[in-house]
Amino acid sequence: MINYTNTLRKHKLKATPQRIAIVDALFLNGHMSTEFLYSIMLAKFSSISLATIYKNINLMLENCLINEVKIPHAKSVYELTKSSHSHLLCKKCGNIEDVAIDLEELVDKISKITEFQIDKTDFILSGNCKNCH
Amino acid sequence: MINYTNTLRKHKLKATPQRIAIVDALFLNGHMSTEFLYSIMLAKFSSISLATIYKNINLMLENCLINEVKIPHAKSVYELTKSSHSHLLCKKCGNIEDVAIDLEELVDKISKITEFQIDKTDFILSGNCKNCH
DNA sequence: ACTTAATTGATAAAAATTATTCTTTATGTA
DNA sequence: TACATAAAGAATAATTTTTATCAATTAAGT
Repeated sequence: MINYTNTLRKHKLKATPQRIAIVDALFLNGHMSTEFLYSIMLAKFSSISLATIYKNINLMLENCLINEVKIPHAKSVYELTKSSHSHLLCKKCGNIEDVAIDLEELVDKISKITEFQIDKTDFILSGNCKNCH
Repeated sequence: MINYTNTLRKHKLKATPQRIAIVDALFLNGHMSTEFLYSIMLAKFSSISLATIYKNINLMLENCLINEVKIPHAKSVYELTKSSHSHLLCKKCGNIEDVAIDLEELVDKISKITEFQIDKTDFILSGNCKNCH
């Protein structure tokens, strides 16, 4: 198992067992809603409080350890912060996949046209995955 | 003023004064949160209920008269449904602009690579607008 | 003008999120 | 290794957001 203690400390977060388990769950599952994360955590810490989940999600967001992905017509999910990527959403089975799309050229062009200094993109492509055609 | 009565009826919605005002407000303002829409509506209908706002937003979403835009680190906003477009978000002043970006070629490519049948995109580009550099 | 189903406002209820308080614990230092 | 302390945890209350209920009103078709 990866050393999440150091991961947490790098992000100025005390390495508690609950937090280590949250990071582990996110690593294993990729994308999770608060609801689902809570159910996962309950299996490991039978008396964990839902407030602990919310507090930690917010702290980890503030410290850029995780990232929120706002899903159309559904609840947000959270993922460990990684290099910039887009998301594929299957509208049938709900599965979410990361996909590397190079948007640099496109963004540069839009930046010039619109006079916006763009430093971040959120790109979600929705449809049906290969299992749900 | 545009004939919102017919617009509403086309979407199978009874044309009440409240609904006509909602559509008008969205047309005039472009993008609005429920909160802001409620404040606008209160000015015209001093006794309008917040439940009426929520119910109508949900109905209009179901009937595809309006569209939800999920803004990173902020509340969702709603806009009248129009042809596919992306959004520019200024992180400083909060302004949201529509921008027409042709994503067809890119989406086709991703579709082939990933074996996803993609039929919709949500693309938000965040940064600083020209007034906020 | 009349009938009827849908909408509204008022309000209660439910769901989601945040705040509070007291106890426990991670971590830096002696 | 033990100690001090600031931070985090659980429990729970409070707040915020959204949805449901219901009686009164109204849009729209006949």
